[in-house]
Amino acid sequence: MADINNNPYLAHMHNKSSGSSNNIFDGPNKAFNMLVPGKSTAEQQEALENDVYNGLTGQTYSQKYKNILEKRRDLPVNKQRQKFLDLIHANQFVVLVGETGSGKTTQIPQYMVMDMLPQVEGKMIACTQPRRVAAMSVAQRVSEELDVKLGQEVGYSIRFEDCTSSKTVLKYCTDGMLLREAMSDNLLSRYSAVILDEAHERTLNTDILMSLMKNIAMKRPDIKIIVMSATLDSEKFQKYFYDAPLLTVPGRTFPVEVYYTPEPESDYLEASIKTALQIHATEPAGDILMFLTGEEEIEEACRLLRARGDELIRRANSGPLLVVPLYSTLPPNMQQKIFDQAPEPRTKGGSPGRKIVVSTNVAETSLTIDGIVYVIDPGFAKQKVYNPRVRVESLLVSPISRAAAQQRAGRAGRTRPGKCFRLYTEKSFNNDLIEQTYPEILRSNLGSIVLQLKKLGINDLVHLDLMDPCAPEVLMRALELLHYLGALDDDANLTEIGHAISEFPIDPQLAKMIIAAADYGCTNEVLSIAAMLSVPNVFLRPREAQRAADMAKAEFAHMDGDHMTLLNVYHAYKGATEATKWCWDNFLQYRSLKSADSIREQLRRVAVKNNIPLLSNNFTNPEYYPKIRRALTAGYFMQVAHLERNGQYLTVKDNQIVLLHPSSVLERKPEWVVYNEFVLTKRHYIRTVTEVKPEWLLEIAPHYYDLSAFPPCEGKRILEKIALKIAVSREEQERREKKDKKDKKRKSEKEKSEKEKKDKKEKKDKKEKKSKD
DNA sequence: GAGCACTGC
Repeated sequence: MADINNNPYLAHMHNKSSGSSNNIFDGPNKAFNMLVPGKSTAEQQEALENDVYNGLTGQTYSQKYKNILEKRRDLPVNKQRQKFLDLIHANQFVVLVGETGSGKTTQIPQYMVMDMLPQVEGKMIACTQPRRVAAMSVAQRVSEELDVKLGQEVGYSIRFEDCTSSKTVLKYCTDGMLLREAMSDNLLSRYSAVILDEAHERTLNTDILMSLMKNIAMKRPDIKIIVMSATLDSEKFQKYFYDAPLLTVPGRTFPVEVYYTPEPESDYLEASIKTALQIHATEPAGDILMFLTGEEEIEEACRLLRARGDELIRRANSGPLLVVPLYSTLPPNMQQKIFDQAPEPRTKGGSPGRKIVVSTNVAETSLTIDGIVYVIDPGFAKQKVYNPRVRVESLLVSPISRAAAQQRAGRAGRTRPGKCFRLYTEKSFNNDLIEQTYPEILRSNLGSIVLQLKKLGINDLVHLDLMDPCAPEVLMRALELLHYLGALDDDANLTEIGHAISEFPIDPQLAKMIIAAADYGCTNEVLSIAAMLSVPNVFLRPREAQRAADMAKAEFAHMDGDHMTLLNVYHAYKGATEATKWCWDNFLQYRSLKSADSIREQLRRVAVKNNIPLLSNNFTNPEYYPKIRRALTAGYFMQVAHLERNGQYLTVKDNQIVLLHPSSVLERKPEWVVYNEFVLTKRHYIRTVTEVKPEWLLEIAPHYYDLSAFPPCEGKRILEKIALKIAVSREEQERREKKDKKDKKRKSEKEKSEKEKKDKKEKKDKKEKKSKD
């Protein structure tokens, strides 16, 4: 008997009966009929692409499609299509390494669509990206390659925007988005294959997804998983995925010559500037990209480069310079300047002009600048580090890894052969730099992630199968936090509140604050505050107008503290008619406020979905602000500082000496404050601070403020006094209540007996009257 | 009296 599963020519017989609304076999396309899900060959796939009709839509292919197809056939990855298909047919996991220009991100997902025919079963192929822009732009590109409308057969899904439809068979999404989806669909049952792209970046979400995919694969033998990476660190990935086979695809870049300094540089900023000017004076035309660590450093370097560039023009008749800064908080119109052309020579046939882009790490992965030929790499970057002992994430300038250095160098070879100048010795590169940047999961606070894992049904966190297991202390800290917030019970199981908190795409403390706000009737206001705390700083303070900026901010200041000040700003922003101009006039970051507004909308929807009522107290109610501050306390009772008699703030329980951040509107130094952020620089600051009442702490978080487990300090003694007072007054109240009850009882008894007497008397009177009659 | 690498739900 013929096995129809193995006969590609009979495939339509069993597929026809699937009854799917996306049945591709009904169209005029015949080539699709040759395919059996999971058994296609490169030849069959190419025949499909060469057909007159589009197998996905039934329409005839456009001329544009045919032009693009020609280019697609030239991509390095296309030469390995059969090899790829053989591997994925024989394995559940495949690791694919492909350098820039290999075509893996656009082609592999298409090969998977043609191979697995997910539409037959109403399923999809997902391809994840660490960044939103990438997901959007790749989906756009692939929709053109497949000659379909973006959002139909090919779509993308990112926060705030779901550009997919019921027809979608190929979906590009951010890794965070797929993780969220897994929270409600633990087996990712809507997908027949998942492709994890840019896995080498090892973002927090990619790491969790990789672990999750291993878990899902065990329960779903039908799902295929492809892990794509740009580095040669492939063995680690292979080993992690049960010795998965490896496919290597060459890239298309130009060679980059690397130069080292003979001696270590003591001042990398000065060395960078000197190197840039030397390139300008001696090397042929071509733009320069310089990597520095932060905004201030970049602006300083730009000033110096411009000044010395002018001097060079005067003294040595060199070409004109265009110096452009680049960092993420730079306004978009300023960021656009990196795409400007290098200036023309000042005189015809004179020395050529040159563009110098001075950038942070954004230019390492997120942004690509064409025309860069020279890269200057001092070897440093600001990197996030997490200290679980003090529960603080902070940014530290630290040496980059060898992989990052290679990535930086590669930026010089995108359009033609280039040069990279490393401002450290070759010996230092080989001996001092670490191989790979530590994955984010080892450098982060895991509060939110642990909660998500619980929601994903992963309970045994200690034995969680991560590519790089995180430190037990970090896990402990996360569990502790979630337990105090009431998200986990004593057995570390998700509570009802925990379920609700996990639905919010924000820090657990913020989510708890929103949920608690319902008890105080102020969810509307707290939603706004939570949104404002989830965006980059809204207050601008340009160097040339600091005084004016401070005055503008003072207009919004609220005496209770910075959280209420943020609420004032948000309300004023919503009331402003010309938002962009209004922001500019008030020294506010329009981008941040706009983003706060969309986040608020998202949070509001999650609140509604979780039956959290949207409430506001009457503004004239004297408790309007105190109630909001109580809700704040319900989320942030673990971040409280007390002003000691010596004028210093001490964080509660940790006993760290901290200072109010100079940006705070609270100049009067209230005795008890909650803070949003612990900033670790030369000194320890607490930023975004609001006054609270000590009795609220005892009332709202008695489990955390269990004074018997407190380290001794002034704050403890004061809390003890208050606790005593509360206990005494509670006792008094109880006594009073008891007395009242007794009195009432006595009174009612008295009334009862009097009434009885009266009744008796009346009866008697009636009787007497009757007898008289 | 100071700072803000970069993503992401």
